Parts: sequence; C-alpha cells; structure tokens
Amino acid sequence: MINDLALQLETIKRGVVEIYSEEELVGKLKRSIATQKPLRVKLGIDPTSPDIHLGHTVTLRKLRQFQDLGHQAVLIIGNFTALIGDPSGRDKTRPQITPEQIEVNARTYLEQVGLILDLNRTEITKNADWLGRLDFHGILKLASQITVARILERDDFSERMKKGTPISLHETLYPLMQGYDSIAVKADVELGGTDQTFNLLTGRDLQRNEGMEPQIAMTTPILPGLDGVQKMSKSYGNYIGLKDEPNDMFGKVMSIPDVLMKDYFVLLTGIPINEIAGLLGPGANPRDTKVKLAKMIVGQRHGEKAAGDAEEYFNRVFSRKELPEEIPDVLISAGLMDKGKLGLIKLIMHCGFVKSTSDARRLIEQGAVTLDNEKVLDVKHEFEPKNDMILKVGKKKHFARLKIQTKE
RNA sequence: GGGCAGGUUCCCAAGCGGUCAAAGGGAGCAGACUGUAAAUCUGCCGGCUCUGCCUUCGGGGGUUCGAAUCCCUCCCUGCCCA
Repeated sequence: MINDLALQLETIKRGVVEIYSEEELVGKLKRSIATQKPLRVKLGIDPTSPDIHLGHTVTLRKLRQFQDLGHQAVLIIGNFTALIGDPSGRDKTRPQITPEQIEVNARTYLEQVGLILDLNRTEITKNADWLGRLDFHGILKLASQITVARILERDDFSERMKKGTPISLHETLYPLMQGYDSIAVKADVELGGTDQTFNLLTGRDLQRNEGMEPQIAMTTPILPGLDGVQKMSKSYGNYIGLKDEPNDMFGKVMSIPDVLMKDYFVLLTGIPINEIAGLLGPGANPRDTKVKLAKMIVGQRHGEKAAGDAEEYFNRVFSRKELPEEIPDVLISAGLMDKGKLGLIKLIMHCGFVKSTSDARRLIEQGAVTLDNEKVLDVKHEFEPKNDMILKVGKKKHFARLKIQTKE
C-alpha cells in the first residue's frame, strides 16, 4: 500500500468531478493507512451489451488506480440490475434483455475488463447472488427507505414527468438495488459517472440506515462519444470499443471533435495534467496532438507497434489518399455477370458495402465510387471485370480487390 | 372507472382529404475544402428492374375517384377527475 496520503489523494482526485464528501474520504484514507487495511472500492457494471467501450474505461481506470494504491477493487457484474436497465440519464425505459443474453455479455465483459484491471487482485461478484434472493418483504423494506418525491426529483425522471414520457415503477427501484449492492459488498467507496450520482448517494443512505458507515461517492465525467454530443454509448453508435481493431480505433480517435481532446487526455491517459495543458495550448498543432492521443489510446490496447502501424495506415489512406496495404479480395463468380459484363451497382452490393441498391446509386451519383482510381458517375455502368481491379467506395472505408473466379 | 390530449420515416418534430415518400432540426452518409475522418460549405438521407413503379404515417375495418389527414374499433401513452 502507498502510505503517502497526499500522493493517494492526488491520484484519486484526477479527473474526478465530485466526491461526497472529500473530508470523509480523507478520514477513510488516513484510517486505512494507519491500520494498513485497504478500502473496499466498488464499481458496478451492468452487462447490457456484449462490448465494453472507452466510456466504461473511465471508471475502470479509476478503479485500477485505487488498486495500484493498494486498495481492494470490488467489481460487481450487475447481472440482476441489467434486467431492469439503469434509468440514469435516459429519457425512456430501456428495452428488456434476457437472462441468457446477460450471461453471455457478462462473460465477454470480464474478458475485456481484464485489459484494464488486474483481475487477480479484484474481487468479482454478481448482484443476482443477493438481489435475486430478496423476497417481497425485503423489497418492501428497501422501498420504504425512500420517498416518491425524492425519486421523482432526480433530473432524468423529472424530465420524463415534464415531457410526459412514461416511467415504469420498476425503474424507480433501480437506485435501491444498486444501493443494496453497496451494503452487500460493504463498500467504502463507490465509483460512477456523474449520471450515477443519485444511485451512489442512495447507497450512502441505505448503508447509513443499515448502521454502516456510508460509502464515499465519487463521480467521473461522462465521456462524450465520437459525435461530441451524446455520451459514448453503443446504442448511439458513437463509441470506440475496447476490442476495436487498431486501424479502426486510431481513425475513430482522429475523428473526435477537437474540443473533446482535453477530456480524452485527462480521462483516458496517464499524462500529467500540466503537460496536457501544454499539448492543447496555443502554438500546438491540434492535428499532431490528436495523433498523439490516438497513438496512446491504441497503444494501451494493442501495443506500441500496432499504434505505429495504425498511424502509418491513417496517413497513407486518409492523408495521402493512397490505397491501404491490405485490400480484401472479393470473388467474382460467373453468376454475377451478364454476358461477361458486371454491373457496378451489383458489384457494390456484392461486396456488402451498402445495404440497398438505392444507397449504391446515391454513392455513385455523389462521386464516391472509383474503379482502378477512375471515378465512375454512371449509375448503369457495366464493365468487364479483370483480376486485381480495385473498387473503392467512399474515401476511406470500403476497398475491394476483384478476383475473378476461375472454373473449378 | 369517467373525461381530455396524443401515437408520423433512426431520434425529436411539422402536416390534418389531393400539389405527401411526407416541412424543419439532430444523427448518419457523400463531395469540396483543410491542420485530421476537426470546423465550414454543398448534396444525399424508404425500397426497386429508378425520368417510372412499389410499400410506409400505432393495429384492423370503413367512407371517398382519392386518406398520414374523415368515421368505427382495438392496442399503447400522458394529463385531469374518481
């Protein structure tokens, strides 16, 4: 355990929005150092989709920092809470997912969480173990500890009330379940995004009512997604997945709006805060800074080498608009052709670059399609395919090298 | 249980008998430009055998030459009353 209180605090507070309350945290840290007893730091994640993205890693990294300071990381896989779906920050009821899906997701989550946390030093639990056992009495007891007014006062619900969008009763139970988790794992600290504030604070109340010392609630900023508008989320399609391929990941980082760079540096890298200011200050080229960011993020997942390769790929394909090194082969069978001629629209569909012929037409009309580097604007274009012809659709995403299928 | 207001294309949101595949915004896609897949500008943004045709406006059934728009019914949501 790191015994330097100031150092602990500095690490812990990096990129954190609020601590409820800092005095209490200091008290707990002091005691922990004095007794050499690590704090139990809780983080819950609901396995609602199969992949973890960078947004999740903000709190995971924070948990890792606690871990490296010598504290006990307690990771709760919310396989029960996932059934309800956290209403936090949502403007509608979440779709229900099945227990089977949850199980599958939970497995892939753990795999991916291992990329951030040291799983050997992490206590991993699943909240169905205790929430699933609660009977109606237990539920009533929990529910009696919070008032309707208090529930409805939180932003997301009051918004929904105002707008007249439905709120189901079970959604209002979510914070109670999460709070009960804190009792179950005897949490000293709970981490979460700012949208989790209500849930985290509920945990404090429940613990206090249970006669426990209330946990410290620490919130971290919500990582905005690639669109720079909404929080990073799979359902908004604006995410960078932990499992994304290096080239893809690099490109995605390069596509974030400039103003997001600071958040990304603070929340996703270990660069000291004062250095970040320099990187973003006047005189710095935002492009170069973004490249640095992209290399760091790709490097964390895939290693230095892959990060370098991804940069090279990016420069070649997007900056210099050259062809990538590896272009997938697409097999052209005789059946695709008509009298030796191949329709361009048909080919684009065949490659799976678009989901409708209307889409293919549009792209051609907009000048997005080239064959062997020649722009084709004729929607009805037909040609005799030759081996190794290169089809490009759009500037960056879709390449194919034609391979004529020979008679077997 | 009663009264009222609603359910429109990925999201928000106009339309309220023909000129509606349906305004506007967001997201997305493409092109130009560039310091980058940033910003900005322009175009596209249901499907198809695409100067035309087909299927959409909660579900079903009607009225009409013609319906997202009118009527009936069912389902769903909100508000008010009980």
